[in-house]
This record gives sequence, C-alpha cells and structure tokens, in this order.
Amino acid sequence: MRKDIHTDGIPVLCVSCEARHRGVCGALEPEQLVSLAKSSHKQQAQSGTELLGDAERIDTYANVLSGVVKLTKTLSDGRQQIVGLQFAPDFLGRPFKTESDLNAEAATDVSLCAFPKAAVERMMQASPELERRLYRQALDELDEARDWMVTLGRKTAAEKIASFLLMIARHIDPTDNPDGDAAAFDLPLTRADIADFLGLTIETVSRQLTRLRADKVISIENNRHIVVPSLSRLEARAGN
Amino acid sequence: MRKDIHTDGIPVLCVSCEARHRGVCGALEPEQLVSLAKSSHKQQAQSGTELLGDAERIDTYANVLSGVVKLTKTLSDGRQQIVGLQFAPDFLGRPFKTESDLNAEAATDVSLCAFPKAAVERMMQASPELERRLYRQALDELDEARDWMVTLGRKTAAEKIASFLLMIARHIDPTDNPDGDAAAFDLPLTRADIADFLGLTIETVSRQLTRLRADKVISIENNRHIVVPSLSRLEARAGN
DNA sequence: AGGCCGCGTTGACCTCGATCAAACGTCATG
DNA sequence: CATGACGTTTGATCGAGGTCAACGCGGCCT
Repeated sequence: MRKDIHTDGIPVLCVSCEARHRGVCGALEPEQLVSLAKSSHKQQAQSGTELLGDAERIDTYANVLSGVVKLTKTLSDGRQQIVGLQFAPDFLGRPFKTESDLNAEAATDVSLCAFPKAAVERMMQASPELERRLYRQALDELDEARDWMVTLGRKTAAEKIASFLLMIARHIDPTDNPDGDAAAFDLPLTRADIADFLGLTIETVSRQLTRLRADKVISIENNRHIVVPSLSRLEARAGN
Repeated sequence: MRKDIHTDGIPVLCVSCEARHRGVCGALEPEQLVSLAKSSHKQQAQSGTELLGDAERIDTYANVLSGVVKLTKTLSDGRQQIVGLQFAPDFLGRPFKTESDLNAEAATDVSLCAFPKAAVERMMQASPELERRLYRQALDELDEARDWMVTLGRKTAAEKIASFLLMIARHIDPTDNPDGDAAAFDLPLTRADIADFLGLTIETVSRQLTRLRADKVISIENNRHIVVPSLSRLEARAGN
C-alpha cells in the first residue's frame, strides 16, 4: 500500500502521506521533496517515549509513519487528559509557536519522519499548497476536538467507550473488511490511556468493556484485540 | 478604540479586526479591502438567533463585531454541548467544507460583518497573508478546544465554574483594570448556556456560583454582573 | 390588577462513576 | 522456581453531581 521512494539514499518516507491525501509531502514538487527529505531523519520510538522535546521549545515537526501518538495535557496535581491522537499519516507539530503546554508521547511503538521546524516553515513560505494542506489538517483536528468535547461533556461512560471503539475502528482496519459491518483491531491504548482519553478511571473503562463483552457487542482477546461483529450495534450504543 | 472607515458609503467595519491582530481585514491591501467590503453586509442578530443557515450549506463567513456567538452540537436525544465561543473580532466559518454538524447561535445580541463564502475564498487565493491569518486563528481555536477538553474531562464542577469565569474575564473587561487583580463583567451566557458549555446541569452551575459568592470569591448583581475582587483567588480554584 | 412565562435558586433524594481494596495473568528477572 | 512489576479485572463502598420538585423574581401580556 505504501511505496517508499529513496533519494540520495535518504528514504522519503512521507510519500505515505500522499496515499491518504494528507500531510506534507503530497503538496510538494519533486525537487522540493528531495530538499526536505535531506533535512529529515527517520525516527523510531518505543511506546511511552516523549516526543518533540517534552513540550518546551518545539523545534521539530514530524510525520507519523506508523503507530499512534497521544497528545496529553496534565494538571498540576497529576490529573491527565489526552487531547488528541495522531495516526499515520498525520502531521505533528504546532506552526507559529515555539512552545506549548502539550505533551506528545508514543502510545504504541512509533516511527516518525522528523524535520527541523525551520525547514518546514521555509517550505511553507515557498509552497502555498503545503500551507493549504496543513491548514486543512488543523481544521480537521479542530472538528475532531469539538466532536470529543461532546463526548467528554455529555455522554455516559458506556457511550464514551462505544464512541471510542468506533473511532479506533474507523482509523484502523479499513483494509480487509470490504465495507462490511464487522471490524477487528488491536487497541493502540492501554486501559489507563483510554481512561485519560475519555475522562474516566481505568476501573470504569474495564467495567464498561466487560459489559459490552457480556452483551455480545464485542469480544476481547488478550486484553488488546477487539472483534466487533456488528458496527451498527456498537453505533447504537454511542449515543449520537 | 475602534475606528470605522467608510468606502463608497459602505462601512468597512471589520477594521476592528486589525485592532486585535486577528480576523480578515488586517491582512488585506486597501483596494482588496474595498472589494471585500462591497460584497459584505452588516448584520444584527438578537440573542437566540441561529446564524449561518442552521448548520447546513454554509455559504456565509462573518466577522464578529460585537457580542458573543456560541457554537453548539446536539445529540439526537437533545443533550447539547457548546464547543466554542466566538468573541469580537473572531472569524466565523468553516473553510473547505460546505456543511458541518455545528450550529452557530447568537448568545447575546450580536452584530456581524458577513461575507459570501465565495468572496472570502477568492480573496484567500489572492492573499497568502489572509490565509495565514485564518490558519493562525484555526490553530488558536484548536488550542482553546484542547484546553477545554481538559476542563470537561478532568475538572470538578467547582473548578469548571472557576475556569469559565476566568476565561470570560480574560475576554471581556481588559480595558479599565490596568493589570489589577480585580475584574468585573457581565456574563454573556445564561445558566443554561454555561451548563452546556461545561458539561453540567443548570442546578449545579447555580449552586457552584452561590458557593463562590458565599466564599467571597465573587459577588453577583442582577444574576448577570459578576465582580471578582481577586483574580488570583479565583485562579486558585480553577485547578490548573 | 392577575396570570403567565422565562430564568434562577434551593432542597430532597438518588444514581453513576470514583475510590479503595484485593486478586489475577503474564511477563522478565534473580 | 520464586519474585516482583505491570496491566487488568472484580468487588464493596462512597460521594459528587444529576434528577425531580417547589418556589422566587421580574417582565410582559390582556
């Protein structure tokens, strides 16, 4: 599905963006791509690793090539909230700002294509098309954030879990089910992460998952692998 | 503070944007401004009016000149969540999309400077500077949305109310208090709106406000006018 | 006047989800 | 093997906030 091309021995991995019409590279001319690729480096990170310099001095942009990155915010007493999840081939970084109170952390093992901030911003000046793409992604993220505000503010725990599973199912597994009503995927988050994402506790997350299993809406293998026989039955529990 | 200029008898009201370095007009050359102003029209709306065509077929962009606009989402059973508040001189509209499940409604009496979508998008093509500004506003809104996700997901009712009052205080009343620790303002929202904004019920909102008043953190006049003797004491209750 | 409606407050009660606590399975380690 | 760390599940209990209900207040109608 993804074809990696190489230039000067440097893999222009972010070609994968183009496949889903998002991200940086689809917007650039070939010679611009090469120039950007020269300043980039591929980066692997294990689950749990902090990315992008621990929320201070953001000098790196990156494309997510595989895995899931969680964006978190933490209150002074330790309460935490996940405010965004970035899947491949999302773009990671905050233009026009050098600092942020956001933390980016690898939720699963992650591979990134990282660029120095300066290179991307230079490229953005040169290519209105690139800027347009980043603008679009920001608007998409804004839409997603607002959707989750409804989930956080107005849905019950059961509805939150159902909504979360649906969201994951939409991001993963679009491959082998030819528009069937079923889905199967590995959860990219631990129970603790799911709790931080939904504004719940791990116990509540666990109980609600158990309840969905007892009701035959999902089945769970190895605590991580989820099988959804009928997405529409799951949707009926999401409360939209 | 705001100076309205006139061109061909059409008031280019959105000059007010420039005053706060945001919005459409500051990014345009004078002749572009005139062209845009010709296609614009000022619009007044009473509190409660639906704006931008009831969430379908968004064909209008607008600058908020005065008042507050609430962006809401509603679940099928009627539960509602406010996902954004737009103050002057924010820009209202969703580029690159013709529909949205968002509702825009006047929270207070509002005056707008409305443009046909086509005119703004044409102008955006011509002026990278304009697009850049809109991009920046989208990123700012994203930051705000993520801040509120923390509030919605992880704060107690008391902390939510304190955070809300602080947010309002920052948006209104920056004028007469020369960086003092005090503030005073009229709430632009009803109790029901505050509840929808914070993911609470009106009763809880009312109780928490009463509690803040009992603790002398705020005083309330006419149910709408709030006086905050010490913003830092209020901040201590916001739980950040 | 009286009555009604929209908005806000207050009280009594209950429920959903948090909290506290214990135990389980699966690893990697000594 | 035992040991411990980690993620997860399950149970018992508690409390913050929701629900239901009554009432107060001011404005606007006829």
